[in-house]
Amino acid sequence: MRTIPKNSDAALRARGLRLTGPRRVVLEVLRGSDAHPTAESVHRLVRRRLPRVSLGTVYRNLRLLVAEGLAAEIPGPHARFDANMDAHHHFTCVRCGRIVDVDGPLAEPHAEALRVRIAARTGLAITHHRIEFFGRCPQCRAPRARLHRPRRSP
Amino acid sequence: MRTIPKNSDAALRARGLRLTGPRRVVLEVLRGSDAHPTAESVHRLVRRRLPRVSLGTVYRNLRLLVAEGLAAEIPGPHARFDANMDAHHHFTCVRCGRIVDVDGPLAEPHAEALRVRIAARTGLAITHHRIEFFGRCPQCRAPRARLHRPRRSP
DNA sequence: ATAGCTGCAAAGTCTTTGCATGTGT
DNA sequence: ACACATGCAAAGACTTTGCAGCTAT
Repeated sequence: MRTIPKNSDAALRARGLRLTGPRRVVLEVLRGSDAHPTAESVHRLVRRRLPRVSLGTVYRNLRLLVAEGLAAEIPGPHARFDANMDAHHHFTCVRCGRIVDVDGPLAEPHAEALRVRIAARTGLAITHHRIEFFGRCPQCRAPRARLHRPRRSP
Repeated sequence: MRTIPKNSDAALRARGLRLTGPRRVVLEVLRGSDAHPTAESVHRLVRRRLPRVSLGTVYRNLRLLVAEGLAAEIPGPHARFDANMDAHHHFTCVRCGRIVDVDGPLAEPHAEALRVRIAARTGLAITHHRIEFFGRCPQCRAPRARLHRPRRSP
């Protein structure tokens, strides 16, 4: 679950960004979701509040937020976006496609040891890493899992 | 580095796939490279041997090889392909974009412990995971690194 | 002979961009 | 005011697909 949406206005202003309606709502929508939405999904949600916002503008703002360090992009065939900037990893359900967060601190001890070991053995200068876990989410493991419809865009 | 290209014909025949020129060469090219080439890159290499092969055919065969378990796809904005089916991870140089293999066994002990821990704490049923390391490759860390031209498609 | 492949080109999907208009500061 | 943002639609980049002809078995 996600905490109370912070004041996005301040976050934007603090970076000298203009505070336009579409931009503020894009950030608020992203902050209000922990479903790692696609651009299209963000667009849908933004439009509930500002019906005239275009998909192009959503893309422009998402990219801008990523560039400013206010959001992260989860790479893939369809990019997904994430306003959770705390160190964390992702678990993807191979059945329904849902992505859930895995706390960074939970993984950190092992990940750190792993990094050190790889660096020592290979000579590569590792600055960071990304870990993705795959499997089935609790809902899809449940007995009545057939009722849980697969989906692509949260 | 990669070992001697195995007999691709056998691998294909064993699955009941037809052994066409383009298909065989696509697999051989992939097996002969450890540079995680893009589809376009594979196409370029295939054309050195069979100049009339189309990009569409390369895509079709790459997808088929992936579906048959003879190759893996590295997800991203531009898909990359890999005929190395041994368990392993990838290190991506953030400067030149090169992707180098990190032996699976090297990481396995830590990765396994990590998986167990996450599974225990979250209740997620983890079947597999992917770890990507980022940093600078030896060439890009070298003093004359400016000479190492960034590139996207190996 | 015939199911499966291929080349070609057209169509799809997701994302970016040019431009005239609108809008925060 | 005026630099920056937006809406719209067109263009881009990558990938898939329809179809008629070709080919491995």
